[in-house]
Amino acid sequence: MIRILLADDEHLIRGAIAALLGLEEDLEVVAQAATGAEALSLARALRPDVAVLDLQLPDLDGVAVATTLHAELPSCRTMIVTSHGLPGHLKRALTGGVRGFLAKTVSAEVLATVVRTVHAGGRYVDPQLAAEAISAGDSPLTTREADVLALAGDGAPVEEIARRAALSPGTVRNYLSSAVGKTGAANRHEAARIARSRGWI
Amino acid sequence: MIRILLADDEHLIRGAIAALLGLEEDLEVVAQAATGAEALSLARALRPDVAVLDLQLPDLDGVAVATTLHAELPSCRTMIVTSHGLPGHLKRALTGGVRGFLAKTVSAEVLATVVRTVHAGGRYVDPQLAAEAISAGDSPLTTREADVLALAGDGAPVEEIARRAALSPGTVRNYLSSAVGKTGAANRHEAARIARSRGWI
DNA sequence: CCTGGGGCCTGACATTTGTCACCGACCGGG
DNA sequence: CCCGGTCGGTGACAAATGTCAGGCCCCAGG
Repeated sequence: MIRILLADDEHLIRGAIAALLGLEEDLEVVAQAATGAEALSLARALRPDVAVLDLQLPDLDGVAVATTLHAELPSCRTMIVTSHGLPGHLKRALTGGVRGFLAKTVSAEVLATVVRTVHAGGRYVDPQLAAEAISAGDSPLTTREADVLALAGDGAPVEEIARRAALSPGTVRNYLSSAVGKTGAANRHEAARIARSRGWI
Repeated sequence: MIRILLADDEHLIRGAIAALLGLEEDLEVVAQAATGAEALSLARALRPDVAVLDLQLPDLDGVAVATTLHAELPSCRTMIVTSHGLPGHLKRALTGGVRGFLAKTVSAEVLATVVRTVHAGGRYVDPQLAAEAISAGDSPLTTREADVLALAGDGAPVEEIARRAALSPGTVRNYLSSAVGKTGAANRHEAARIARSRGWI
């Protein structure tokens, strides 16, 4: 019997997936969490075999939870299930020790199969997400460029970005200009959108 | 027995919710659709009692499907289930004849209860979403302002907005300026974010 | 050692933007 | 009929932004 921890902030979804997994002979959902912190404390207490984590959780995100679990409880395999698969997340997840990564568009049978695969020590990555990640490639942005672009993301003026990043306004503009060039965008707002869609920020 | 049509683009979620609803004695999921168009054609063919629609579908959105169903099949009650509840959607949904509106954070029992309520001719709106909708209030934007702001949303320069809206660049700037004032934003990008978060665009 | 690249900054310049005043056309209600 | 509101537009000006050249530190690698 494979003991599963399930984390998802949407009660309906969490309950529904738990019900589906519970139908399988060899799977048992032993805990359900609505937040990242809750998932961690439940995992420490119950030591499940596999943790199935939603990418978006109210506090920590799924990858952060997985990374912590990987360090603290190596015996607990982790996998991520997500609605919106951004290439950057996949990369972060894999380096964080996640063994399974799939979209919520898959069927329940696939989910169950992947749980078994991961439990047995295997890996599984949704082929479509993998393809997107590969085609998106590595981020061409330097650390600072990514920082500044992230701060520019919500439409703040240069002055405020400069204050929040503890930089001079001129420097901020230089980084933004560079980032705009690298993303092929027409302005920083479009650049921020592109970078976000690629998971670079 | 209440016959249900279920529409959600995420296979895993759709299947899971169907399984949960199927556990209820008096509920039966007679059809599942992944797109709005599919939902419409299935509804026409099977004439379900209640249509449970996700707000985000690949083609038409849930509200559009509900509006069409309300006109074509008045006997089929509609309800919306959603992850991201924006006030504007709720308003659009209610004027489109939707009788139930709830977030995916509710439990399965609530969902089942609401299905029964809606089937019996009642209405149900998630209290939290309702509160948000009321506090967000009506859109202060005129039609054109909303149009232009929507086009500005993805960071396009004024020139392009003007072309896409078939307006003069000066007029576009006037509308944007007005919209920025009404939203209390510092620039159009922030204004677009605010308007989107309120469901005004 | 010294050279190159990244981080950080300045200054100058053209372009884009936000803001304001003001104009004309149309439509609906008092 | 006139008034107010929305739509569409022009012109002008100030502010923000994008772009470029260049300068200063620091550190790693040849």
